[in-house]
Amino acid sequence: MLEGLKATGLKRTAQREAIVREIAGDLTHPTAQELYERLRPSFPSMSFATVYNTLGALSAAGLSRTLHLGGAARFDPNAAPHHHAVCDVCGAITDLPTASLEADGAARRAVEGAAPGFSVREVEHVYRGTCARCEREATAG
Amino acid sequence: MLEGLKATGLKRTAQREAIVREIAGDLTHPTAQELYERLRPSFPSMSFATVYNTLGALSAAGLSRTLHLGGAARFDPNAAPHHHAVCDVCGAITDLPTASLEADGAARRAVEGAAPGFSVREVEHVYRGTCARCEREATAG
DNA sequence: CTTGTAGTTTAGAAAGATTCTCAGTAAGAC
DNA sequence: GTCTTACTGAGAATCTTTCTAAACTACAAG
Repeated sequence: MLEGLKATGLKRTAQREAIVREIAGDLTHPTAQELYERLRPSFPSMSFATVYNTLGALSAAGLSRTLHLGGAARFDPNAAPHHHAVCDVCGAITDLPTASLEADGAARRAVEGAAPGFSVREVEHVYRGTCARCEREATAG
Repeated sequence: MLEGLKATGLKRTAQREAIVREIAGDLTHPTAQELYERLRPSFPSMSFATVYNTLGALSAAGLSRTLHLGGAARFDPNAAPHHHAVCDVCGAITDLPTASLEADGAARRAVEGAAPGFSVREVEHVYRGTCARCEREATAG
């Protein structure tokens, strides 16, 4: 991820290294607030703006993604195409592999039918519902 | 939509009638701000909280939907399952029919594979890219 | 190594979106 | 018509995100 930053002409700073280290491999899709608080102990002088700037730069460079699921934005270090399941109860966000090729083809045909000439850059699927654990607790309790 | 409100035990007020009249059939997916400004001339005393309350009540009753696409929330009077194409350039949001049954089945299998036991309540697809008009202008200009 | 420059960081202000509080008001039931 | 309960209005409060201006520093060039 850091190498990618360099490749796009961005400077490698200590703050960026810390942010990248913090989100790389993090599957919890943290908010800017959460990252800021995690980084504060080792980087007490870091500004909120730096967190946003860095995450914005990473997204713009295609090295991470920004998710808008309601409430605060969430950051996803996985730049490869994939989708998300969001639990209504506990808020957990689970990564999903992309749908099959057939599904993708069907989706693109749907776009072409309703919005002719629309050029798709990114496809984002969100499945909202109840995760297995919350479902079990709701049934039990 | 108003009848639906009644059916869920919510009161029918003049403000709600005005808001429902304003969004029903509106395909532009307005923000709370936009609705508030449209309603102000005929309803100068209406509060912002009332706009949010009403839209929240409509969503909770399943009579409309709230979209989180980045920036302010947008409101969609179409409660039937459908998806959205968002233009990166002009921001226009186009409704899309739901994908085919096969695509839907493939998507659900993908959820079951990666998040076993997750119970899907709502599926939301967002296609980001460039709409036909902006694509044309980018090529020409 | 020294220097120049352009991109970064910081702190705080500012802007924007949404929710909350609470007193006053009105819908709908009886 | 009265009563209860839910709704509305106004503004404050909260939360998220962006902006500003000055100080700083990574990196390339000399």
